[in-house]
Amino acid sequence: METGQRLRRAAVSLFARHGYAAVSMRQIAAETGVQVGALYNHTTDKQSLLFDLLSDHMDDLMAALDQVVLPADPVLALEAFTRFHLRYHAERPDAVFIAYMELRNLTPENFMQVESQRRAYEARLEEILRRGKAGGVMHVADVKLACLAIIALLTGVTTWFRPAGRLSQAEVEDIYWDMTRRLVDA
Amino acid sequence: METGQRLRRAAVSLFARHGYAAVSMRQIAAETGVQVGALYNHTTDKQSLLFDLLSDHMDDLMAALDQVVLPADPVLALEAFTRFHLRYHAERPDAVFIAYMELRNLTPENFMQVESQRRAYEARLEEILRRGKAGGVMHVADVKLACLAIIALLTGVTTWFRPAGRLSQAEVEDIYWDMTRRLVDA
DNA sequence: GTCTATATCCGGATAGAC
DNA sequence: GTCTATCCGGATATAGAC
Repeated sequence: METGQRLRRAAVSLFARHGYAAVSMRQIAAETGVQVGALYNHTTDKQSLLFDLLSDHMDDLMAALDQVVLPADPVLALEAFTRFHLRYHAERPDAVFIAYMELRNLTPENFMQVESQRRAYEARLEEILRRGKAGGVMHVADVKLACLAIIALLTGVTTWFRPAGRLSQAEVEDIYWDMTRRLVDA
Repeated sequence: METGQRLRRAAVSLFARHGYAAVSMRQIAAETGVQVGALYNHTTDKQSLLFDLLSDHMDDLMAALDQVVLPADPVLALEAFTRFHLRYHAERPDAVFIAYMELRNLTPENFMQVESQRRAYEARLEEILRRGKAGGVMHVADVKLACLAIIALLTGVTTWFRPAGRLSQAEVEDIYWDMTRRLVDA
C-alpha cells in the first residue's frame, strides 16, 4: 500500500483512540512505518492532515447517501436514511468518531468548511421530516429539533456498538429504526 | 473567590473549548490569574485535575438526581427524569461536554472509576424503562438500547442549545419530552 | 521518497526566595 | 500561597545526504 494511504489510516486510528492533540507526528510515523520526515512528503502539516481526513469523510458520506434511492414516501425514506446512516457509521467507527470529536481542533476556516458539509448532510434528513410532517404521516413538533435528535440518537450507536457484542448489526438496525419511527409517530 | 475554585472553573472552560490535551498548564494559570507554579498548590498534576473535574461532575449529577422525587408511575418518572436531565445539562454545558469528550484522556484506573459512576446514573433510567415495559405502559424492544438512545438524544441538546437561541429552555424541554415519550410509545 | 540530524519552541513539573 | 527561574523531555517542522 502506498505511504500516503498508510499515513491516513494510521492517523485516523490514532486520532480516534487518543485524540488529535494527544497524538504526535512521531507516533503517526511509527504506525505508518516510516520516519517522521517522510510524512511531510504526503501532508503539508498536522492541521492539513486532520482537515483532509474530516473533509474527505464528509464528502464520502454525502456521496454514499447520494447512491441510496430514497423512496418518495417520507416514512420509507426515513427508514432508508436511518438504515443507511447506521450501516455507514458502523462500518467506519474511527472516521465517524473523529469527525465529530475533533471539530474543535480545526482552524476556524477549516471548521466552517466541514460544518457546512455536515449541514448539507443533515439537510437531507430535514427534508424528509418536512415532507412527512406536511403529508400528515409523521408527528414532528419541530423539524430542526427532530433532525438533531435523530442524528444524535443514531450517531450515538457508534460509541458502544461492537460487531462481536450482544446484538448483531441487523438487530441493532431494526431496533433503532423502530425507535426512530416511534419518535416521529410514523 | 479562592484560587482552587478559579482554577477549576478555568480548567473546565478551557478543556471544553480546546480539549484537555490541547490546553497547557500555562494557559490555565493565565485564565486563573496566577503563575504556573501556583497551580500545583491546588492540584497534584494535570491528570488529577481532569479526573477530579469529571468525577465530581458525576457525583454532583447523581446527587442532584437523588433530590428529584421520581413518581411511582413509570411514565411520570420518565418525564421527571427527562426534564431533570435536560435542565441539569443545560445549566452546565462545559462540564457536561468534557465529561463525555475527555474520558479517553483519563488513565485507565481513573477511566474505570468515572465509567462506573456514569453507569450508576444510567441505571436509574434503565430501571424506569424496565418498570414501564413490565407494566405494559411503554413499548421498549430492548431496555439497554432504549436507555442509550434516550441518553444520546437528550445529551445531544448540549451541543447546540443556547439560551438566546430560537427556542427557550422550557420549549426545548417540552419538545424533547414529547419525542422521548413517543420513542417509548408512552 | 526516505533517511538522519537538527533548529526551535513549548510542554509538565519542581526548587527555592519571599 | 505565590512568585521567578529552571530542568528536561518531547513537540512540529525543516535541511540536506542518499
